[in-house]
Amino acid sequence: MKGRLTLKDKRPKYKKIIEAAVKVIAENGYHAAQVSKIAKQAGVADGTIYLYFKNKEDILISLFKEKMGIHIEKIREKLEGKRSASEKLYTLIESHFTQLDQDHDYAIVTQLELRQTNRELRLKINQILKEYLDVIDEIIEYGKITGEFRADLDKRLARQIIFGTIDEIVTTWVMNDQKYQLIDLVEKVYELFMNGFQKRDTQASFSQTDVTSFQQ
Amino acid sequence: MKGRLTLKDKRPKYKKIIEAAVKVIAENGYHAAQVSKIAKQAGVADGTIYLYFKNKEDILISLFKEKMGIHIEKIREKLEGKRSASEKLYTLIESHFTQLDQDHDYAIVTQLELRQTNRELRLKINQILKEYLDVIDEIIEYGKITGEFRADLDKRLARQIIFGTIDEIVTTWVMNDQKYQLIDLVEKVYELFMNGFQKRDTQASFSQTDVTSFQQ
Amino acid sequence: MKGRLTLKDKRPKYKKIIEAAVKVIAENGYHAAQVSKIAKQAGVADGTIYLYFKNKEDILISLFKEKMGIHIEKIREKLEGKRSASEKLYTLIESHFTQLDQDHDYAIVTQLELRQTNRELRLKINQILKEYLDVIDEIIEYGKITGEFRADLDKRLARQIIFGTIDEIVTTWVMNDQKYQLIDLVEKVYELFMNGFQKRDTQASFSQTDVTSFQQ
Amino acid sequence: MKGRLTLKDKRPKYKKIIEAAVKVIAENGYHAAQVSKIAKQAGVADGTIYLYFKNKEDILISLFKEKMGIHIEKIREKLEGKRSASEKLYTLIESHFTQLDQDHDYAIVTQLELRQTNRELRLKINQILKEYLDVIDEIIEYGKITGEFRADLDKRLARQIIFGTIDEIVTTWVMNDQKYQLIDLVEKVYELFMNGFQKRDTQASFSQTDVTSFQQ
DNA sequence: AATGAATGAGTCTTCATTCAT
DNA sequence: CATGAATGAAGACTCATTCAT
Repeated sequence: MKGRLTLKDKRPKYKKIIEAAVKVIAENGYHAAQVSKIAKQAGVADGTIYLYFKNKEDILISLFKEKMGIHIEKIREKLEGKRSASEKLYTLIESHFTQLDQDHDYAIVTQLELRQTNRELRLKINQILKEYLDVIDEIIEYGKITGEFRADLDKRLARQIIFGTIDEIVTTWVMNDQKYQLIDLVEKVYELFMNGFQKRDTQASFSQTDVTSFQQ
Repeated sequence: MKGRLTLKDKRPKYKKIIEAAVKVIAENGYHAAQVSKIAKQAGVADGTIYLYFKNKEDILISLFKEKMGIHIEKIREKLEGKRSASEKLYTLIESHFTQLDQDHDYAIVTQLELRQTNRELRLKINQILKEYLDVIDEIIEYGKITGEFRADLDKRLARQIIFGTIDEIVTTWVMNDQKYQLIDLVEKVYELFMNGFQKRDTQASFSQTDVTSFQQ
Repeated sequence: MKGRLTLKDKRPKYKKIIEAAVKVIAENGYHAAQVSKIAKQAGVADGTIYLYFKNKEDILISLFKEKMGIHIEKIREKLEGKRSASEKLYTLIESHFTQLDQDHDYAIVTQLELRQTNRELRLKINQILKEYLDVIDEIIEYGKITGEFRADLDKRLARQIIFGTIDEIVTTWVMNDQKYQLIDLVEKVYELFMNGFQKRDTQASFSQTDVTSFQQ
Repeated sequence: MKGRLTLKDKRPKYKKIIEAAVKVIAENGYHAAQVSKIAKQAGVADGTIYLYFKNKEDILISLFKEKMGIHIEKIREKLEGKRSASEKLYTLIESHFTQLDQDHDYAIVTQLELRQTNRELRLKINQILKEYLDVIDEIIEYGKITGEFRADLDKRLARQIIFGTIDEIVTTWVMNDQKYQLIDLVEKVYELFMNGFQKRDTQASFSQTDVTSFQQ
């Protein structure tokens, strides 16, 4: 297929540097992750970093943009197949947890290290995050259209509940040295969200079939 | 005498340094908040700082401990007067938002700057935060006892929803330069939480079976 | 065939690189004139520079040697036609000012940027300059032979006055952003030099007393 | 006496750093004169440099300003006692050469290293030099008033001859490793300047004998 | 002859902390 | 208790030069 080239196909050094950065930052923390350490881990010279990235901050931004881009792409693909907002919400939570469950180093970087940066950088990170928050918004909108969610549900607030909660859950998990499986929490989180968002008087139609049908 | 002495009663320099730190960090950001700047703002010599604090990190820890202590004390006082879990939950949200609404500098420090620190410091911050999370836990427990909240409500998850959400809301508010009033959001947030946590005695058609059926 | 080949005749890339260097150095200053910038301006690859020049210093040396060679050649041609030392001196000054008046970029390079180099390079530059100083020396010698200049005129000192003065004049002019015409100064400079160098057959009035009185 | 405190009286570290800088720069060249080397030579910590100087450039500027200030002060004192422009001119040349003769390291710094700097710095250096050029200008003006110098003498040109020449002489001397005594050149230089600047129609009494009589 | 991606050595500056007064 | 001058460790980034193609 001739889509956009992914990290794997082109710019091998770019990819290697990003992967090295994730590892070195996860292991040492952002401030102790010297450029020279990242270069060594990537198997390139210090100067080579600067052929691909403007500066150290740019590595972090690019790393997050790259990973988040892939993450969003995957989620959007999965969401397309789902016909109900509830299924979509379930898929989002599951994808979010799965991705971080599968890449512990990246989880550390995104939950802890990425935040140890100045306000300016945080704003750039937020811009990237915006696209993800849009996906959440779309699910909420969809749920209101299909009638699955209460018509008076505040979109921004619902989004903050969803993102705030799963982010807090992941951070707690990372802080606890990732001792348990994030993926095990999907069901409960989903259920609580649904409880809060659903129409109250019309919950008769949420048939057993509907619910189970989207379970893998 | 009424319990432990507060910031106001003793050690005027200690108090001045903490207040100076909040101001300087809020205005300059954590990394640009040099000890000398804090000393200048507090009207003391650089060296004096070290008579009251072990090191720069200790200022931050103490600042958070001090402020959070007062915050928790206030909340506990208010909560005592409330007889229902729902009232307690409402009071918690209201107190949380009110405190930060009233001290913008501290809001910046706690939501943005305090997080720009290394893992070690974050762990210490979490220990302090623990006491606040305990308050949340107690409300949840209480609600389950009174029957206001579902018996099968996962305490940790509920706490993460509550804290994750209000934290995300405050952060968004700070990032948006605190343009609106946090306090105006209390009602809606409270309702959504209640929606999710409440016993579903009016949820005739959403049978208990339905809900559990798709849990693993 | 007419002597050594000039810049115009052969090695077009060599010529292009030198001209590019003059332009880039004049516009950016010596230290901001990266080899890659010069290569880009010359329309060649970075590596190509090293097929024509040993290193960056060598570009500067070659540039100066090349330009100074042409300058000296022109002056010698003009001087051949002059029969008196005074005419020769006038011609030298005029040529010096004219050349720099006509190539502002080169004037900046030679008066300001070429001097921002280390001692070693300065010695090499002085070696090239030596040939030019020889031309001055020859004029002074000639003037002493024809009797136009005082027999006791110190050759080295006279040369230092001539070169030191015109160099200072050009530097001042460059520093003042070349706002005026150098060529307009030729007459006055020439006259002052002649005043100082000429035989004084009419110097009766400077009494012994005057001279000795201010010696310590 | 309670005049302004000189380098010797106050700020011993400031003075030590400047003297160390002169030595280290003279021995290593400006670009090889690392701040750490200067600090070591001065017997202070690297960071101490920055309590007294804004940055490395500022050391150079301050060094020149300090030394030039002292130099100008001395010259002005000596000039006050002189009643004729010729005496003043003689004194200026003598002072200039004497100062540099007595401090070879400073001579290297001022003639070679101070010039290895970018345009911006050169402009700052020129501002400091301006005060010295003013002294020269005053002598020329004075000579025109007393009638010692030609009324039509161009002030700027005369100043450029004086400064350009003595600067060129000193640079040549430094480049030749200061093998001879600068002070020995004073008489001849003075004589040549006078020759060029004097009124011509009144020079009847300046006999050849007169001129040579005060040469050593 | 020409390219240009890759290399890696080298240094100024900041700022938390100390300690003599 | 209080001061503030002095300390010194630590690292991102540039750019002249090389060499495989």
